[in-house]
Amino acid sequence: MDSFDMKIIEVLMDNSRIKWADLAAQIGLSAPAAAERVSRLQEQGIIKKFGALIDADLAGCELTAFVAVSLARPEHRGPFLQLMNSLAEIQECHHIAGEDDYLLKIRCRNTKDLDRVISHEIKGLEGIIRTKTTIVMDTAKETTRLPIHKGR
Amino acid sequence: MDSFDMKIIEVLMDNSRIKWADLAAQIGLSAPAAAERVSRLQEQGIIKKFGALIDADLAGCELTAFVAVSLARPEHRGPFLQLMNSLAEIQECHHIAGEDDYLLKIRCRNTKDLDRVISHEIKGLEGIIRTKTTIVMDTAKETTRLPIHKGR
DNA sequence: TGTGAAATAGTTCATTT
DNA sequence: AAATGAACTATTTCACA
Repeated sequence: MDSFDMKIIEVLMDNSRIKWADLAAQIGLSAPAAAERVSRLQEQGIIKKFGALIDADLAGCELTAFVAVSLARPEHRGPFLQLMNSLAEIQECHHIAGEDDYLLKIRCRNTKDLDRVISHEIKGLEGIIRTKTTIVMDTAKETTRLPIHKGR
Repeated sequence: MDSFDMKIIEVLMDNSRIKWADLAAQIGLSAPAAAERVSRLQEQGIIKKFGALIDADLAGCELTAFVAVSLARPEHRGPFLQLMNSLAEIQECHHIAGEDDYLLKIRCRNTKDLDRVISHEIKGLEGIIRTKTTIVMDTAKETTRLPIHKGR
């Protein structure tokens, strides 16, 4: 990943529908050269996908919560992760260091909906020792941008 | 937001570089009609932006952490939020209910880099009572998809 | 709001440097 | 690896429903 690729990523993180000619002009390359670099970045997996970022509130997801989960034993992980992947409300699932095992980011309609996800879906599984829920009252910043480094 | 808009959002969340003609075919509309609906969704703020999703690890951000922050008094919020917005490493900043005031999602290069952000940048501010850091060891799921409801 | 056709604009590919 | 230009596609605009 050279400095052209870094510039391409910078631009595409903010505007993935840009025309190749315009992207090329911004980075100082011809359109075909820019287009080829973008496909290469996709093949390498550096660009995972191009997606629309939707306003959660306006799309009817007015509640955001973080839920820490503790599992009884390692063999409960498989079914737990399978459930996480199947639930649309689970936006993120991180295996964490510390007191608890997993930290989830959940987006749903309202508190009743959150109760369904936590009390029925998640706690319905075997091996869930406890959950600790943190309600988000306001989101001051939320971005998919990353500080891009030289990579590998 | 009618059912055409919901389908459009569904498709665009996964592939924002789709040709309008192909999007139109998927939802059963003509290309100009689809393109017009997309601009309307952007004007309404439902589509916030089109962006590339970058693999954090491959882009050199190998460390993810969640940091809970407590502020001494409400007047410390302004400078704190200003700092959050200025730091590229802060991907998310949520005002939360409970023991702490804010929950941050931080993406950076390594533990040394995290130390710089927390110990120097954040704790360098006045009014920071304490921070509690949770290191992410593995991310099992991370998506920008949302369960789309009827909206408003 | 939607459609279809014409005009405009962008992308891709073969070739050259 | 990248630029160029021609052939091929896609998008946008506009008249009309």
